[in-house]
Amino acid sequence: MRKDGIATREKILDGARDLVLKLGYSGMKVDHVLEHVGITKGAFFHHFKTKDELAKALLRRYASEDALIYAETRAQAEKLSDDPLQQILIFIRLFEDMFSEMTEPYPGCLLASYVYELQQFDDETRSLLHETFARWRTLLQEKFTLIIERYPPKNPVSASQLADGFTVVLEGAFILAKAMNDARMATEQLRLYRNYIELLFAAPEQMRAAA
Amino acid sequence: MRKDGIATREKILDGARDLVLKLGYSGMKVDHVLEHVGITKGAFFHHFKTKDELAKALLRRYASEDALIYAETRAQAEKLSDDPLQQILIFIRLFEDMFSEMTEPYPGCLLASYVYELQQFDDETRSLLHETFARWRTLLQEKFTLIIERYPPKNPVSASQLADGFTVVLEGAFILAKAMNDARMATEQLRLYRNYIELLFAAPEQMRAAA
DNA sequence: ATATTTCCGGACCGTTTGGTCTGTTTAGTG
DNA sequence: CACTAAACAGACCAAACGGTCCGGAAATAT
Repeated sequence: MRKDGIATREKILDGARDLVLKLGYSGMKVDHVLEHVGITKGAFFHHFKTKDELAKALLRRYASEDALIYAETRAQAEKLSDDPLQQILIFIRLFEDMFSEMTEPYPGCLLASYVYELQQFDDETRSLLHETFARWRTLLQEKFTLIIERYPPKNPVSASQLADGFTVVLEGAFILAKAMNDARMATEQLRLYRNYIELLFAAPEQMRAAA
Repeated sequence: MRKDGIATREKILDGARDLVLKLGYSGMKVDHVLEHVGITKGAFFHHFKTKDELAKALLRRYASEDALIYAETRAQAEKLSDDPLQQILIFIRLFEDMFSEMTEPYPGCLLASYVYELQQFDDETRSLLHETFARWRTLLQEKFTLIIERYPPKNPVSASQLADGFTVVLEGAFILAKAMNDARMATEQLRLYRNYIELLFAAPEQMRAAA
């Protein structure tokens, strides 16, 4: 086995992510990572000065990976329709499809894992969490702003609340999926969320049942 | 200060709950509890053989406390209306009111905290988590079953999914509330969930904007 | 009043844990 | 090939941690 610095660094990050989602950050000990990845202390602390530095790197990596998925899915939705409402509905459905193929519960969201140990982390990490969630909000908020202008909602709602709703449903579904060991939870709850958007903005005349 | 066994035991449980919600279970060290509660190791391990036993006691306590709140709120809703749909809507609104008075984000759900460290716990604790969430589902599922029979939903939905939706929104809102430091998150997202139920079951003619 | 049990303080202990240090191997470079 | 720097292995360490133990104080029973 050849020595490849960036490769082992990636392996550490991947392994640590898996373990954090299973055990929480404090529950994940560095020795666990060493065993899981198949390296030694020397290798680990060569790539990360401290465990907390790994935590930050993990967070940044997850946030950027996730931003990529969001951006790609959004681009895909925008390619399939010019209407902002349809774009959102497609966007949600694409996420449904992502989770529908899974056979076991989604391992969870790293950010949520951090949130429930929030006081463990320093200000930098906390603001990084804040910014990431804020970015997710902004992404969908823009669409919902357009939608609200074009289609009068049946209830008084704000674009930011609807945008947060997506994240809320996802995060909540992840928790219930793990607790109930139900892999379909995320797909089902996203479908309910999509139904809500449909009902909220659909013209009273043309209300039709969704597939 | 007099010696009161059950009182200190309660103080330990209360303090531990606060700390778990801030630091996670693994992040909460027993020394933290000792300092936070103002006792010593002797007192702690007199009431709890191990830290894991505290974890289980904590879980049982939280689950029963929560079951009480659910039952009371449900009873209150049933007192205010005979119609299952109205009962659910009142039920949700009562929860909205509970969180609306808070000035800082709800500290979170202990069960969710456990879920993100699930592999830390033994089978007994895990099944306890499972049962508790299942109980919450059943509670609302009964109502939604009646509602679906009486009012044709505009989309094909199952009672259990709608019931899970409530928990999903709550759990997701707690996470976002902490991450964004927004105390109104839970209230706002519950309102969206209530709007969804209204739109889903409202007769097309009598659809009116909610307050 | 005495005995007994519960409750608790705090020193102590073995293990775990994050992190260090030294030496060795591998990859790149002239 | 010689040299350098990055990439590791693994023994080692100090602090933190969960848990034990025993003495004593406070409540309760007799």
